[in-house]
Amino acid sequence: MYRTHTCGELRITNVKEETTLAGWIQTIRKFGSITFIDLRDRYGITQLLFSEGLTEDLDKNSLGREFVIQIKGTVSERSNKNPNIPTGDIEILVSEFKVLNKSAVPPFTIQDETDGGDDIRMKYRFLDLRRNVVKKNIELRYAVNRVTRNYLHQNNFIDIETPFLIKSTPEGARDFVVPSRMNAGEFYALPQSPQTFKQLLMVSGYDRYYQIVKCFRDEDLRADRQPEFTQIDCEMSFVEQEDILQMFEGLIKYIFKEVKNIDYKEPVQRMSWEDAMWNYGNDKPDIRFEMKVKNLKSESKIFFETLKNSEFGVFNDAETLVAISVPGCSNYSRKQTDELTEWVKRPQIGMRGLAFVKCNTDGTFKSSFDKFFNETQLKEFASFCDSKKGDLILILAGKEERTRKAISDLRLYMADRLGLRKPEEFKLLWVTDFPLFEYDEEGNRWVARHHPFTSPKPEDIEVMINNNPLIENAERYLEHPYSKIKANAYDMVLNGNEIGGGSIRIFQRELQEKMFAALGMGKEEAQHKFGFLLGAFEYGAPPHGGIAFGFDRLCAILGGSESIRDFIAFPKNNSGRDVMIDAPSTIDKKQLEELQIKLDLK
RNA sequence: GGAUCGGUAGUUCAGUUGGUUAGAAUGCCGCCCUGUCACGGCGGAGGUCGCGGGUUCGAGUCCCGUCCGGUCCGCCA
Repeated sequence: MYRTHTCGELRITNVKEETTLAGWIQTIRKFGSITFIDLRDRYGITQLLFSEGLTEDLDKNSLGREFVIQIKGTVSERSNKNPNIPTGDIEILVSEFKVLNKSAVPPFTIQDETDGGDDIRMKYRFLDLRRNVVKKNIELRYAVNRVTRNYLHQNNFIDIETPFLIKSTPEGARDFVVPSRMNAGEFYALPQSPQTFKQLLMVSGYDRYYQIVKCFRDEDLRADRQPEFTQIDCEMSFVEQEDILQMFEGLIKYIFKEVKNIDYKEPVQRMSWEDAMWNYGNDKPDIRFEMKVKNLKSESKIFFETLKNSEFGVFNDAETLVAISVPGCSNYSRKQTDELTEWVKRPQIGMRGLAFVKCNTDGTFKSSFDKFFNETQLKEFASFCDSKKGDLILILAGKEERTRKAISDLRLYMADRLGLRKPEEFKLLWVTDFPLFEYDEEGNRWVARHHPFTSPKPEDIEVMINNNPLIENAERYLEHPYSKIKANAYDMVLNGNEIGGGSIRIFQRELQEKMFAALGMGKEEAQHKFGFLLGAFEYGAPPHGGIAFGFDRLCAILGGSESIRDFIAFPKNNSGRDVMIDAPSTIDKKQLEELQIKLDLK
């Protein structure tokens, strides 16, 4: 037997017991004739005491950090206790030890506060995973996985595996492709999601399906995006949108309770996509704090008159004029407002400048455009923005889409500066009523905002069927009836992150065909790509809908981290490489020959 | 595809206006130490300054190219 206990379990109540432990050497502290060793395994750290004759044996073996050893000894009470670790009251008086394996000197220290940078830790990820902080993340991930399965199982969902080698359908994200040796010249694609399979399962009558499943997208990466990632993928039959929202806010609340011991009692807020865009400039607002966006150029407001009468070209000529009222920042210095101006002028934000109004605590106002507005007008300005004394109003002007995004980024940036995005606070939100279509100006066609299986709102079905998708004047696509169609689609947002999204699906062949046609897919093309689904819809497809959660991201947020890499045992880097195993890599000539593939590298 | 920051000892970093033998911390090695737990003390080894080219009497430092990594924009139905 290699061990009778783990390194995390012995306590003061075990004193005088004989024990055998095995693990890794964390540190060695020598004091002449006695030596302390911290022995580590997955469960914790136990201090070993080598005394008298054994110390010489230690020297002979020239033990070092990360050696794997096995020891026998007696649990004894420490004379100096360590309150910082659970086993801190005891130590093992070692009677014999054995080196199970040596270790090279690790390239970085395996401690909570490591001295290693990201690069070296990723290269030696198997060592990084020994660190407590990383281990905690991996354990958290397992906990989320486990309770998710519990909840879904309790609610009659069953886990059904779907294939990884499927058909490429270049809609949306780029596919990863896999060449087929037995069918030379043909390729499989790895699934971007099991979407069509789970819908087929609904047709088959498995009315509650789930899978915690890998998905693959060959797109550029970010800190929160990996080429292969995991989704909690779910689908239900005989449901309306409300049934799904209830079921899955239940899931997230259950995860909060079981994993974080958070009682999320209040119902999850709902917000339409339009309200989200209008009030937060964003379809995934962080609602842990207010600081709503004010749209200064909405024609119905009295304030618009004030603007029209001013001489301030920046305001008058702007397509969109938006403001946020930042609490407690009216005392910002010139240096600080300049800093904010520089921030919005960065290429990532791309604004030409930043205007502001300081709502001083003494009731006076000071703005960056005093030349054009008098004190009374500024007061009106402030009252329109619902600003209080002490607020700093930040104003951006420009093209609609870019300005919306900029004010939304600025809102988050200011909240970060003011510490309003508290990591320990969790606020959920459903965003609903997304537009069904988006207009792709480059491709000059409609694209599905969610995906092409999403059902329009019942009241919009007529609009979709009775109107030709063709657009005569591409610049005026907003006037086309299609841009008004709303989808039965919903996103779940947690602290400003989209953690899940789904929709009620189309389940009639005719409507699905109309959808494909609207997306510019000819009848033959639709048949070629999705014939199996259209065919299935003819054999009694039930009404159905579903949702998919980004599992890695959910874990990262629950763990209080921005980066999902910390929650994946073996992640890839920014350029899609696994620096540990050095993948991707070239393959043998023989392999290429078997596949009948010739490379033509540029 | 683009922007931006970085690459100097095993590791994390500093390195002034271009000027002597490139430093610190930590890790590593050796010696000392019976109560440490970030142990302590003394001593030591350790460098192709990512790579290639250029400017210069002289380059870690300036310029050009390139490779690698981080972050972001585009992209991600």
